[in-house]
Amino acid sequence: MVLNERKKRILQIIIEDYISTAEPVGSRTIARKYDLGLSPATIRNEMSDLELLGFLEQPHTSAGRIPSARAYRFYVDSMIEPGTLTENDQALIDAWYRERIRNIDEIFQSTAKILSRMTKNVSMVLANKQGSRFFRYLKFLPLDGKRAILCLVTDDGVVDNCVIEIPIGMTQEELDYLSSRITNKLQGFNLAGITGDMLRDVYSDLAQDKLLFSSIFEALHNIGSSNSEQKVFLGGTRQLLNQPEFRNVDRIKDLLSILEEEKVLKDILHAGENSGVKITIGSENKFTGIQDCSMVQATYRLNGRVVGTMAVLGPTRMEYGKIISVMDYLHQYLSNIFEEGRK
Amino acid sequence: MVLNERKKRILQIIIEDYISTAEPVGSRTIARKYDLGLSPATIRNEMSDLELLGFLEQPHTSAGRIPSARAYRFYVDSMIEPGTLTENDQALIDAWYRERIRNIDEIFQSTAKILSRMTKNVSMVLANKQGSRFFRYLKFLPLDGKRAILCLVTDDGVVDNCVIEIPIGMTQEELDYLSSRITNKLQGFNLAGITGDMLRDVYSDLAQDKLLFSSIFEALHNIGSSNSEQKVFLGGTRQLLNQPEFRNVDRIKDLLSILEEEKVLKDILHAGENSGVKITIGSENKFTGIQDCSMVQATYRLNGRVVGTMAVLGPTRMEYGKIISVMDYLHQYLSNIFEEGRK
DNA sequence: TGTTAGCACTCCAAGCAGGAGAGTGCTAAC
DNA sequence: GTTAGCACTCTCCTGCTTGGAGTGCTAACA
Repeated sequence: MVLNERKKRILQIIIEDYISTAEPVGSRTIARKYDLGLSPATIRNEMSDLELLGFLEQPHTSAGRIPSARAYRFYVDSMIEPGTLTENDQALIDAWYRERIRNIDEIFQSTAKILSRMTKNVSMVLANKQGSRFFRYLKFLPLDGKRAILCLVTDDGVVDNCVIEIPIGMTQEELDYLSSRITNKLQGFNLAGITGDMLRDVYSDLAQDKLLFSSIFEALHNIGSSNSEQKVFLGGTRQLLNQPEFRNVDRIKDLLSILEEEKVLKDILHAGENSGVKITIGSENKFTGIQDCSMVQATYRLNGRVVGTMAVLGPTRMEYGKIISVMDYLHQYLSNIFEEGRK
Repeated sequence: MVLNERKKRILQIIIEDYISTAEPVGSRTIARKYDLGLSPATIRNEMSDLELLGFLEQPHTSAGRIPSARAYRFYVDSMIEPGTLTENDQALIDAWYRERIRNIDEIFQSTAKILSRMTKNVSMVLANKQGSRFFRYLKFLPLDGKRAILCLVTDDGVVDNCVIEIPIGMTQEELDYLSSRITNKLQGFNLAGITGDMLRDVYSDLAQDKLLFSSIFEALHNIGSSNSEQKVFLGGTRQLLNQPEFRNVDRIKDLLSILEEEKVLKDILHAGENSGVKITIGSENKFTGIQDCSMVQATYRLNGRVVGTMAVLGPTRMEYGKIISVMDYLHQYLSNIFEEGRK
């Protein structure tokens, strides 16, 4: 069961060659391309052993061999070195983010995009914003006689705004008074947990003004719910087109139809949320429809709480090493951003 | 050149049959499927005439015939009746928008999505926001010792915000003073046209404080440019997968690579901006890469100014009638939204 | 004169055979 | 333990054949 060094080396060559070419690898090819000092025949013997051990598979007798799920597992567990991103790649990521992060959704969306771009596979980012935002203060900015702008700042320093209707003739002073009352009352509360009763308690005038009350409540509710929900961001679905595994349109459609269902994606991502970096290879995956794919997933946390999960999904023949290092780097990057947001 | 009724009828049948089946239509099929009271031989004669006139083409001798670009043009110009959307479809669109319009970008994005969904083709929406926004006022909201939130309100009632760095120890009073000075100076100006010099003129203290000055200027510049730009929203690129014309992955890739280039899309959309509804069939289109496609495009205006353009792109074999009625309906819907936003 | 039946013709698609190429497994020799 | 040699297998490509679908033409019919 334990592989000697030569077998390991050959297995690694087969895996890496197959990852880059997507063609079954034959003994002759190995002898020619890699200087092992071994004849094809010897390599053949070793390959035969590796097949018996379950590391290699033959699509048909006279094709070369391809790595089995088990081989990838072995490769991932004990053959890839940590690896860091090239400076070039790092610079690319840095620049990418620098241009794009204006609000929290953009951070996730950008992460999904750059992740897929760098790994040449489909990426998914689950933003787990539930319960993450606490009321800090709100202000009303003037707009016109009938409407005002409600600006809500949460403790993570993110600002939301929403146009609300106000009673005609309401003055800015009244609005300012109202905002400080509301702020006093709601400060520190989780946005998602703000109820109509809490708002009604602010002061009796507000509760009686149906229009104002409901437009404020609705605004808070909208802001709260739009941000407290979990959201999945998909990136690079068109990368599928470049993978030989997806030469045929029907396979692409099958996979896309799964990716379209947000609920399924959430389930998939939640399943791997507990471990730090999780690699699922082929049928190790329990979800139907992606069992011939592999997935590399990383969860990021802030103060122990799960903030989000990112994953790369693609054919089992994927560049695990590269993907892991890209994710590592993104992980750091995001942590920094969130830490700063917190301050 | 003028077609008699029978020829017209046969041409229409061929076009509509081909649109729905994507298979060349033969004389026998027509005789069997549609009750014309004519034998295949007669129909054949008519088809032969239609081919001579340039309305039909044969992929090869023993296939049926398919409509030429000219046939589609004729069909579009004189055979499709205006047509209204089914109530079902209308309700679908209404519900779709009701759930989704929270900010201006979402309106465009949602339009692209529903448009592609209902027409089963790729959609493009060009949001032409250039020059549309004028400075109304700005406010600074407190955040922490080193940072504040810049809230900018434009005359269309849209609020943007941005976190800026401020000198340590700057008080809210100072910020308020600053904001009113800036507002006085910049009110009414087009966001895109605000220069560093204008801001420097506000008052000398500001010009001297490099940090504050540059962070405010950068914020204004970001907000201005991010919104004054024209933006293209794409919808339903994956609809391509369902079109038999795109069975082969390489064709999809070719088209997608064009759709990825925002500049090209803008050119394409601008080209049809002047007419109300424009239909471009096959090689009528001047842009390389989409010359075997058709495009239906509609431009929407507000007070004479072009606000945006939407288009559906797909194989020449598309349901022109349906597409036009969907667009009509969306057009009305958007007009209403924008009119209201204006008020 | 318009319509239709009949028939030869064309072309594609599918199925099959044969050869080339790639790769394997086995055996015997080093 | 390693390697050369060789027979074997399987896919892929090519060329060939055949059946089906559709056409165009001609002659007969109303």
